[in-house]
Amino acid sequence: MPELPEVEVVRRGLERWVSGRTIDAVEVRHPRSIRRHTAGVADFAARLKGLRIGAARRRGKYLWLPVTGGGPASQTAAEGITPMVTPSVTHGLAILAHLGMSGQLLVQPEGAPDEKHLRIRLRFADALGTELRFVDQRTFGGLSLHDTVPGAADHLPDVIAHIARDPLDPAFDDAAFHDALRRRRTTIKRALLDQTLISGVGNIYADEALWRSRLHYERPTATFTRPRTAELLGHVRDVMDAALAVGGTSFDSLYVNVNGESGYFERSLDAYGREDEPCRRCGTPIRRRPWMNRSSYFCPRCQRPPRG
DNA sequence: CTTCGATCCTGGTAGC
DNA sequence: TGCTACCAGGATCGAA
Repeated sequence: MPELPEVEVVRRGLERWVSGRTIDAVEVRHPRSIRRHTAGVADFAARLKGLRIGAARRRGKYLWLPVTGGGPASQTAAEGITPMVTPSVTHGLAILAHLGMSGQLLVQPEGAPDEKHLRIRLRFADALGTELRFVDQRTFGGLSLHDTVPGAADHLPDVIAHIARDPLDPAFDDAAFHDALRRRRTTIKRALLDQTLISGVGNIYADEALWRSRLHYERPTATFTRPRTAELLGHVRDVMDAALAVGGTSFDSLYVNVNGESGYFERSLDAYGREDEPCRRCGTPIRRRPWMNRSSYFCPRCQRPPRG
């Protein structure tokens, strides 16, 4: 499933194959794949027509494409409400994407056979002969259209302003993250998956970073010292960089694939999915424990549970 | 305010 | 063989 490294690979693919192009038509094959658009899928499609796509952006697991050429995304007209004030500043607009668990963004030749789970198709007003497809088996992901935060240089969509910066973002604040950990009354894996504290980390990379740090997933965050937080962040970055290095080698093709690269990195995982296989440090069989309706993988010897 | 569990979804597979 | 149960899990929402 796509976490930060896989999403970054997709972002690079979009930058290479989609940015700069103008949308000609949008075909919505499954309404659930359009999120938070109360005016409906027809309105979504109509608003996108004629917009030009800018530089592809990412924060954590979210991707967005700033677009220009249209009006504000607010749906007051569709709801029959007259705006009290006409905004004097220009609204930015962006197409926001989340891949969920099974989403893919594919750049395909026009006329290529439809994928079984094709949900949305974007055609472009040029002669390049390719189109953008959102394919998603489980429909946990989707696209949406939003105003951007006024003045934000990255055109951040307003609805993800609460998502924390990710650990590969140069503006990520390590000291602030440590302070937030100390304030929380929770455990470390919950904190790593809390996208308002640190974004881009999912179940796989959380388990991998904790294994590298020799930390049990239930260690209380309030016990963390500055060096321990620094070491953990270092391992989070290392494991993501390693995955990105593998996935990033294959993106420069027409086919922007999520599943392809994560399959490569799967062979390098030390904890996730390795139940009963020997720990690569000490040989003790890796354990799997039910946790939050999913699983945690850890080495019972290297990653001792906290007292109590 | 923080914390935590239920919910959404479908294909693959284990078990009977 | 055909059926049921379960598993994968990110983000959101509402309850405590």
